[in-house]
Amino acid sequence: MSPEDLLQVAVAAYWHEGPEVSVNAICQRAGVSKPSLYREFGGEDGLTLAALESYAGMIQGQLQEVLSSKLSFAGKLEALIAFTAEDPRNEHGCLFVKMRAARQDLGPRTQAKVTEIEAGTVEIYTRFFRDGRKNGEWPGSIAPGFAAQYLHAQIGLAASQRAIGMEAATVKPLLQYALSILKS
Amino acid sequence: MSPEDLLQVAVAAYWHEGPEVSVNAICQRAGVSKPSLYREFGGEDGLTLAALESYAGMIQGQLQEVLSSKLSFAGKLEALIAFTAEDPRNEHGCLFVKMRAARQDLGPRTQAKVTEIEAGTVEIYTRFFRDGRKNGEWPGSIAPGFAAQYLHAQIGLAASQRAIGMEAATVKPLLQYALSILKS
DNA sequence: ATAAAAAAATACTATCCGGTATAAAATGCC
DNA sequence: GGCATTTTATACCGGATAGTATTTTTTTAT
Repeated sequence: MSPEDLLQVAVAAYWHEGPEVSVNAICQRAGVSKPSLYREFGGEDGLTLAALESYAGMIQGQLQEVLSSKLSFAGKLEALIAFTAEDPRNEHGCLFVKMRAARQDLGPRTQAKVTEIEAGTVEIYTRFFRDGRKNGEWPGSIAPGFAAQYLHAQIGLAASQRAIGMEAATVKPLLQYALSILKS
Repeated sequence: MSPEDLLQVAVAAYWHEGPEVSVNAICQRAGVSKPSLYREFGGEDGLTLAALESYAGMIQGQLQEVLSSKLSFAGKLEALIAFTAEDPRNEHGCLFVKMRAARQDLGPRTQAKVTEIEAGTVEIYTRFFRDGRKNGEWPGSIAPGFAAQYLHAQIGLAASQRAIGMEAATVKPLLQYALSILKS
């Protein structure tokens, strides 16, 4: 099994089960020896870091895709809601949210990456609201930075809810309700 | 150190650091031998269960106190917000929220208690909204059960935010914003 | 084909975990 | 005081953890 496959096994394991999955277990599932993993990633911190970077690249790509689409402001929000609450890929939650919750158990490089990704995501949301305000699509009076923090928190909440087994049919209305306030 | 003190040490440890704190560490901090702990609580599941029950009794007592007070509907909501976001006792988050997030690592009895407490809390919130509707203090059109789920989720979110180090001054406006929708 | 280099598998270290058996100390009882 | 009981402390068990040293296999180069 190639190194890229190993990384994908790690991403799936951390994504579905959280960062407390052992490197032993990941080696076993990937059919890769421990020395190979350590040569490739340096250690547990390197592996969790690589998995987080891979996941974040994927997710932020999808996010940019939605936010730079031709959809209206409200349409983009709705697409975000649908992706978070209904996409089968998010059935077990969000790798980033799980790592952030267990931040103190992570290595220093992975911890730093968590902070960096969080700031980057909020920045993306902030631009979304600034643009919406500029285009007149977002009539709200609250600050774009605050709205971005709120949106980020609510999406993380929905991811946590899916991670603890809440049905998509339960999560989606709650998220829609929480974000409905952003339209007014 | 007496058994009650041991329980309070366990509550504080699980509350501030999460349920992955080892029984070894709790014994050491409490100055109690492992056999004593096992005689008193039977095992890790018994200890986490006792800590969760103690914590839940405390919190649900405070909750009932607020919700059965003479405050108005909006005043009760505001008191709930202030307690969740600002009380220094919640500086490290909420024991229940942490145990719920790590549910799969807990013993069967503690897991069952988590489910039970969740249902009980949502029930308390549901009564709060039903009464508010009946008294004409809550003009909203959404179902009390849905509002209860929403309130429960938002309070848990705020607790998680405090647990990962967010300032009370950041958490409170976000929670106020999320719950402002319940007034309309 | 053979020698050199790289990769991999196995086995190991030291440490921690939850849980317990055993031995030592302290207590109660008469 | 001396015996019995209970509580304590220490040491241990089996298993899992992150990480590594060693040996075996495979590949590569000449």
